[in-house]
Amino acid sequence: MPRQERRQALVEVAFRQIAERGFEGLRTRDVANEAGVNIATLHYYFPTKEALIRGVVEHAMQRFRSTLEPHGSSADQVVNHMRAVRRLLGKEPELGAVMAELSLRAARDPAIAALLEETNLAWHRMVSGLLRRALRDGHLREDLDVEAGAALIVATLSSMTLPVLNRTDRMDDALGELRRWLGAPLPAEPNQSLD
Amino acid sequence: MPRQERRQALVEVAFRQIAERGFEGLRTRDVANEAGVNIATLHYYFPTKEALIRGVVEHAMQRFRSTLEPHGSSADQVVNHMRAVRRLLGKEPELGAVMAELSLRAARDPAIAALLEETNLAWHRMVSGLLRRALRDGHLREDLDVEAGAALIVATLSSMTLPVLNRTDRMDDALGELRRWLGAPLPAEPNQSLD
Amino acid sequence: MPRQERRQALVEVAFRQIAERGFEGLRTRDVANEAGVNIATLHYYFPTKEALIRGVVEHAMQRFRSTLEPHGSSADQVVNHMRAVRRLLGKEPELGAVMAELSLRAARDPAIAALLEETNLAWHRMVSGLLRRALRDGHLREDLDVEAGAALIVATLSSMTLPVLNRTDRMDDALGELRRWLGAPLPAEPNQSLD
Amino acid sequence: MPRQERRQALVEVAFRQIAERGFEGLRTRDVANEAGVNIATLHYYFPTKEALIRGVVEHAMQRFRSTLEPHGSSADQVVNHMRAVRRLLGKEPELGAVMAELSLRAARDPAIAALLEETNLAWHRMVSGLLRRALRDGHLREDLDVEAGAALIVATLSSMTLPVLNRTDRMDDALGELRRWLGAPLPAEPNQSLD
DNA sequence: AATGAATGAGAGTTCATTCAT
DNA sequence: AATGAATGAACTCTCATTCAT
Repeated sequence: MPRQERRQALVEVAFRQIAERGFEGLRTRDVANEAGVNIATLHYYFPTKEALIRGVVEHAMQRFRSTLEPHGSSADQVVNHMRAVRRLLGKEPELGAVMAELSLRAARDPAIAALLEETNLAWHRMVSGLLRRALRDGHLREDLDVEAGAALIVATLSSMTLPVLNRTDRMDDALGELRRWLGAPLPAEPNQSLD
Repeated sequence: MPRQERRQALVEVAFRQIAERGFEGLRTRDVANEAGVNIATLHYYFPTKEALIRGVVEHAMQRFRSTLEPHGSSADQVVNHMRAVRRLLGKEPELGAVMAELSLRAARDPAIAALLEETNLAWHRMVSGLLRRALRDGHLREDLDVEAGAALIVATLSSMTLPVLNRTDRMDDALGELRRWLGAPLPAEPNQSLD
Repeated sequence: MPRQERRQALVEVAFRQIAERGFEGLRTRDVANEAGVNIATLHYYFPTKEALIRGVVEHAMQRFRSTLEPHGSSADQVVNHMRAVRRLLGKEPELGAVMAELSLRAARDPAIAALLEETNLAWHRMVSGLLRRALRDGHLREDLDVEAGAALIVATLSSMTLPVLNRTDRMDDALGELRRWLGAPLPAEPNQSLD
Repeated sequence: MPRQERRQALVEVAFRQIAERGFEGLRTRDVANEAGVNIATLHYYFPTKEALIRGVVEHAMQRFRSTLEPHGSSADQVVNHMRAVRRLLGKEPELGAVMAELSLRAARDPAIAALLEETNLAWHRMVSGLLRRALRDGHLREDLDVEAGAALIVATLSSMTLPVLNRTDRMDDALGELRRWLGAPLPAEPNQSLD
């Protein structure tokens, strides 16, 4: 199998394992088995377990960033974004689980911390950009503090990565309230779960 | 040393270890050493590692619940509560780290899930109770959805347990915005970080 | 089994393994098996393989040094010493093999180099001391260079640790010639192999 | 690259690796890398690691034998030979290291033992030949035992292959004493280190 | 109540070797 | 003639757990 394909396959298996069992339960042998290769083959592609984990981190970051692109009119983009992230985390809870695992690991691993902060900063900037534009176009409450609002949105959305602590059903209420607080209109394509 | 005291000492060491290194890095031997006893002694008090972890869970839950008691007038209680939790997580980041670790582990461990859900439910009820009373007393925006507001507050506060993903500095802005959105007054004892 | 006894037992097994198979063939599992304990038990006494090897080095040094004590009158001590070392290496070829292995390893391991040099220096000093006394007492050729003679004796004896390269049968001739060169008398207890 | 050249290149790399790290540290992959070829290519030329080692043994034997040719008058040949070997081992310690490694391995590998014994025998014969001729020509002490003398010379010289155990500085003294013992004159080209 | 000694199971990693291309 | 990919077997080391004392 071509080099990049096999690497990718191994990373995806490891990603899923972390989502299911946490870093605590990540075993290189299991990853190799599930990918259908010998453990020595895994080490042929990733010299150490840490190298494999770095691969997973990059994979997760890229997967998350790819959902950050805004859609719709400036009036709808903010709500569309909240909706998109909520959908993503609802449909692919693995991604949320891995992001939360990485967040915890970041406290002990500066390399992960750096990557995570970078991603997080990009996210925050994107959201505050959306808020600023919508505010300028008169779609939001006039007295809104853009930075604080972005922080609130990012915090609320990222809290969804913690299972149990924040159940999805309640989160829909919270996001609806958040929308109302923004003074934002319901987007064209209605979505009950946001209101 | 009396039985309960020794148990408590072991649990506290384990609690700290989890905060520092995650479940991933929890070693019974390290716990025993740091508590100044033999590994076999640890197993005398906690037959298995899981038993020790259950002890930690109970310890964490109790430690968290003890900060939930409301203070001040009905007008201030909501903001005081947000402030109290933010302070707690700022001053004792260990507790937040352990809560997040437990939250992730809950996805694989029904026993932890149950305990966590119970605590979370209690928290949510407490916050919605505060909101309801403050609303009745005319301290909040009249059109506030109590349940949704409570969910939003709990989500925002609990997102602070994820290091890096949500930096404390930004969170202060977010909490200030949250307060303004509630239409709540600043409590008597002023606190810049909440506005 | 008491701590020191078990440590000693493990070291002795490792010593024998090195003699038989070289460092190349030293396996912690084999050492543990032959000592009748689990591999984890070996690591209970010696945290790493290197620690075990250090134990072997000390054991070998001590075992060698214990044969360095001189015996007999000043006239006989030199020849008695050569005879004693030759006998030791003939009877316990393991010790010679391990010494040679250590000598090679010393080129890569400063810790071993230091220990070996120390032992070697002690040996050289002892031999030159014997030569000096015998010379003073008129038992040797008058024009003997004590230091050079000691170096020659030590070199010849230590060459016996290299199997094949120097077969024992030829070495007896060489040692006999060495004795004659020294002008030393045959010791009371006659020994054909030295003359 | 021509077949024989590539084989030779691989053998030389392996030779150097053994000198530097011992058999203990010989890795076919490292040899291949340092020779600039793929590991599979190495196995194309040497089907097994053992085959490569046999190549190294032959290489070492040949390299050593090529220094055995006597030079100078019959009076000087013995001392010239000692000098030549001492120089060789001083200038190319690799060769000594590999010879010692092989000597130890010979105890476990009959094939190596045979080759080494053959070389050793040739060496011994050559030295005793030199001694016999010099004795006949009246250049040496008349009562010299030729065989024993040869054994002593070979032993002393070969002890130089053991690093640390016999430091080169002391060996010069020993060789000088050896020369005096033989009653041999200093060769025309004076060399302080031998006297 | 407490411990030193011991272990089974399994972790990550290494390495000589093979094979299709 | 040469290689990238793959592997089985084995290696050192770790860890929760047990047990006699």
